[in-house]
Amino acid sequence: MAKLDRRQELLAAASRVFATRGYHDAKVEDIGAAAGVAKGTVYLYFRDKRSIMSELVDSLFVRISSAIVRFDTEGDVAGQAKHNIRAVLGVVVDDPDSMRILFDHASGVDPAFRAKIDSFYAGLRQLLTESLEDGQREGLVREGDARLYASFTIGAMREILIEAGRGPVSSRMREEIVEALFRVLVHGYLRSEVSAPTTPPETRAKLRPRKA
Amino acid sequence: MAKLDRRQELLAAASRVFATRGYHDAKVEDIGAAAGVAKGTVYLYFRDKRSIMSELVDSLFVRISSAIVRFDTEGDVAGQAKHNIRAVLGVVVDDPDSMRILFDHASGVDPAFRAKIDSFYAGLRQLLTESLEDGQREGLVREGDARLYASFTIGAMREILIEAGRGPVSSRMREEIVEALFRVLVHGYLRSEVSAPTTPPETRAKLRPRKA
Amino acid sequence: MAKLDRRQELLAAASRVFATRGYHDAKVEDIGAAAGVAKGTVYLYFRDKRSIMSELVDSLFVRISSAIVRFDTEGDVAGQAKHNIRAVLGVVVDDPDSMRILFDHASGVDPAFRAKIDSFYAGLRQLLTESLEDGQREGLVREGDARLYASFTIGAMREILIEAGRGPVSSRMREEIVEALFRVLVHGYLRSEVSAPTTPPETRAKLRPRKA
Amino acid sequence: MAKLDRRQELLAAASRVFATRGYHDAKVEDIGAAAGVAKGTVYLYFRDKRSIMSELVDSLFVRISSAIVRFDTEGDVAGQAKHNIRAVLGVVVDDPDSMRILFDHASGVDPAFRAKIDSFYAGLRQLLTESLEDGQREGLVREGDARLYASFTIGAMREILIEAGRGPVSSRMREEIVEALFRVLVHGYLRSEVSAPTTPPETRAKLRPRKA
DNA sequence: GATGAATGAGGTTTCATTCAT
DNA sequence: TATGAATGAAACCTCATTCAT
Repeated sequence: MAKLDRRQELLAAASRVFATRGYHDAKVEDIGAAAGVAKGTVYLYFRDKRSIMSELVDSLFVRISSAIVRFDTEGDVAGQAKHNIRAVLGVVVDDPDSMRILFDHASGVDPAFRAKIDSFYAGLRQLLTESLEDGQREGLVREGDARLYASFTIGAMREILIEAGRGPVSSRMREEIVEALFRVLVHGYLRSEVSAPTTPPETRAKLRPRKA
Repeated sequence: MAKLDRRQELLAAASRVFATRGYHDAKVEDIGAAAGVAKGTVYLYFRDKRSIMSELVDSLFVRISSAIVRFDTEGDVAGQAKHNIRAVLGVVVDDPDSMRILFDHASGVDPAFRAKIDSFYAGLRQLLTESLEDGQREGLVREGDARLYASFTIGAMREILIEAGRGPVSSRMREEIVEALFRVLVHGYLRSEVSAPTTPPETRAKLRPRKA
Repeated sequence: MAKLDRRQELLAAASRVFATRGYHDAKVEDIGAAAGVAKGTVYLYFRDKRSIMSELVDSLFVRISSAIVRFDTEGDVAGQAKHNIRAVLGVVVDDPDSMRILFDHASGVDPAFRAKIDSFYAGLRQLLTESLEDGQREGLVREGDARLYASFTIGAMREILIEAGRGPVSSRMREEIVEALFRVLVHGYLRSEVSAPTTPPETRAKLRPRKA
Repeated sequence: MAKLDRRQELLAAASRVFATRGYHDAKVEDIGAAAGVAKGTVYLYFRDKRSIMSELVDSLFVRISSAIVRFDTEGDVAGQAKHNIRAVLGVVVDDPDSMRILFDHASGVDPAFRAKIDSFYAGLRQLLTESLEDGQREGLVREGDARLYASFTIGAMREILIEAGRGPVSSRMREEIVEALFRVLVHGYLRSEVSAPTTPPETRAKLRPRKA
């Protein structure tokens, strides 16, 4: 088999195995087996286990970065926003395994543990989904997929909490975060008129791809 | 020292060590040392290493769940929403270590690796923040902390992508996700009138604390 | 068992195993087994396999260095020379295993190989011994243990050859070595009057132990 | 390329690589590379790695053995002695790599370790050289290259110690060794009149080359 | 013949867990 | 209770050797 093909096969296999088992639980032998070769062969293509993971992460970063297009206010901004969402979503759908390596809750721990953590999130989502469905019946929450709204909210909070958890949080900062998050839930942050741009065509710049 | 105190001390120590080093990199001896006892002593209070982590996760779940209050449409809904956001945020601020165990990107892998993955997210956030700041100058993005908007968006997408990545995604589903996410970014999902509810009192549910 | 005792035991065991099997062929598990403990225990006392060897070499160097006494021309020089020979010999006899690690022909290779190399030396010694015995019968070689003379000569040549082999050897250097070695075989290099020194006492230095 | 030439080239390459890296540290691939061929090719000429080394040792043994000439009491004995010394020295000078394989201190261990052991010997030699130079100033040691005397003595002792270390050494044996070694250092073992033989020609044996 | 991809036995090292003191 | 010495399973990685091309 051609050297580069084998390398790609190994990366694909590794991505599968890392996603399934987590980094630590994935044995180099498993990766080899998933690609149909012996342990030693893996080391003909990669310096060590870590460098395989490293390469997967780098590659994913490149794919996401290059999928994203910087906004051009002249063009159809709503379309561009959707394009970007769609593009990033596409990367995942095309390669869910790599994605999970980076995005999963608790990507490093072993399967039994991930189950526990996943159930933590599932519980949270269930709880919030029900709440939102109640809200929809009451007319307090917009129509739409409540489950999606829940994921959305949990993810947003999670990311913000990670950031918040890194350093000390004054009570003033805390209140600002609360207000900001609330406002987003109520109004979003993209202006509605964005979806129907009125700027004269001749002033618009060209759509340009993101520089890597 | 009283048995329960020592147990709590060990949990606190473990939380610190897990947050700093990640689950795998945290040695049982480190946990003991952080609590000022020897390795063997840890096993007098916990069956094994995993059960320490397990307990930390459970405890965090309980604390978050009980911080959240189900909506009561009778009351000040906006206030309740903010209360919940504030409550969850409070859990983190009070115990950032436990939080990081559950919420960090790549919680299980070793420090060198976390750095890499963190930089992945940092890169993403930087990219998006700049974009949003551009948008603010153009009047396309609402005033406010662009960095926060970025974290918010990344988190939301991350969570949704995790969900999407679990199974096959038809192109129809994909487009629905794109539309829904976009709509949320533009309008939020809480109705603006939520903050001043007008629904008749008799249809409102009672405020009840979350069952654990 | 006391920690230091175990450490000494492990060093002794390692010395035995290294001497028997050679450095590479000696498995850490063998060393443990020779000391009656498991593999892992070895690592409680030494960072790694190499540091065990390193410590053995250092210790031997110290023992030999401190056994040697610098000459003092005041005293009985012959006695001092013999003392030093005796002292170094004593170190070996006391700890033949450590000694072999440093002194053996081909100390690193595996047993089968050492057998071959040893037979090389044995062949050489046999050859020379017979020659010298012939010489004794002819009156060309002094009375005494011919086998010892042979070992003596082979060792001397080996050491000199190692030195010579390190760099380029001009034909002039070569001839000097030949002459010098020959002269030593004929006259030795210690003056015979050494054994009964006559130098005036006031010019003699003090006997001082070797500095480590 | 002719089969035998390639074989010779490989032996030469192996000798270089073994001498530089030591037996264990020398990879078969290195040997191939040093000869300008691929790893697999080495196995077309040699059964395995060990047999390459084995052949080098055998070849060296043959070369040394055949360089040596048995003494003939009729001839110029001093000249013959020098001839033999010169011959063995010549083998080394012609092929220092092979020589080092057999003669080096600690030939099997890795480079870092050899450095340590070499410094052990260097230390010993330095110590002894200085001592002998002192002796020369005092008139106790014959004129000449003190460094050479030192190498000579260390080598001689080393060889004798190896022998001694193989079995138990009674205190009687020990004293005999001390006396013998001392005597050699003082008088050498070749009779001085050897250099000017007076035995009647008719009693002399024929000069015959050593049988391999 | 020549190559170099593939193999997998085998070695070093780590560390969760046990248990005698 | 507390300790920490001891254990040994398990994982990473190397490299001599094979063999299809």
